[in-house]
Amino acid sequence: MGATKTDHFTDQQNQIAIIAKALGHPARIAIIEYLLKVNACICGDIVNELPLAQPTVSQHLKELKNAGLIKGNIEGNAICYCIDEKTFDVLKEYFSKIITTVIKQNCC
Amino acid sequence: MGATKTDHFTDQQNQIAIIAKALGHPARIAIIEYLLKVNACICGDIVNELPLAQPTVSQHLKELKNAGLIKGNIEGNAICYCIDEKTFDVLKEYFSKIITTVIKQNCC
DNA sequence: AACAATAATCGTAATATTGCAATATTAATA
DNA sequence: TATTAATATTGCAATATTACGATTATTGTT
Repeated sequence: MGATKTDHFTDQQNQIAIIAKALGHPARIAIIEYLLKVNACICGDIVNELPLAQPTVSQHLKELKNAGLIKGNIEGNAICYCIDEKTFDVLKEYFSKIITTVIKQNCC
Repeated sequence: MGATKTDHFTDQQNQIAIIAKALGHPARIAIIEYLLKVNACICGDIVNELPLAQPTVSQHLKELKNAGLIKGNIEGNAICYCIDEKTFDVLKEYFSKIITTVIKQNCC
């Protein structure tokens, strides 16, 4: 026990869950917001912006990248991270559909 | 170590993370989709729809409720669960803002 | 009141996540 | 080629999550 029963659910359900899970940590939300704030993708100082050690930040970046929420391009000895809006759009569309369906059924 | 450093982030960052985390499990996505499918909130047979035991489902429902994603009304000896679209809307608006900001900055 | 049905809670085992120190890797520069 | 800077990986301790059997409310029905 203890492990998520991934096999029992559909691919789409698992995909949405993976993306949502990646956003389910304040440090990763903070990273996303910082990438937005700098208003460009010439990054490399994310570590200095967060109250976490470098390996921890690196791990969070890895998870955001695995979920497809950010892209990372190598720029010399630094790495340029930026937001991949396609994946955010998947979530946005998914939630939009939920909201309109709920409003239609008009219950409770 | 091990525990999330909640204090170091803003309330909004934590709030978004809590909601996203609650959706970060395929069983909870499946519950949401089932609540949509039945097209009404006279539920109580969610357990039969999922490949999980009753206490496990009950726990997932509790987490969705804590995050504000569903509401639960007592209806006799059953409980009527339904989606709380307000919380979904918070997420949708948050992601919409991210997407438009990224498109504006037009990087990578 | 006894019984059945429904869902929550408790306790616990298995597994996953978080965070960091230490170390490794990679690439620019002196 | 050493040195430096930036990021990744490894290993591990602390904590959280997932899942479920057993049990406990709670409410409706007989």
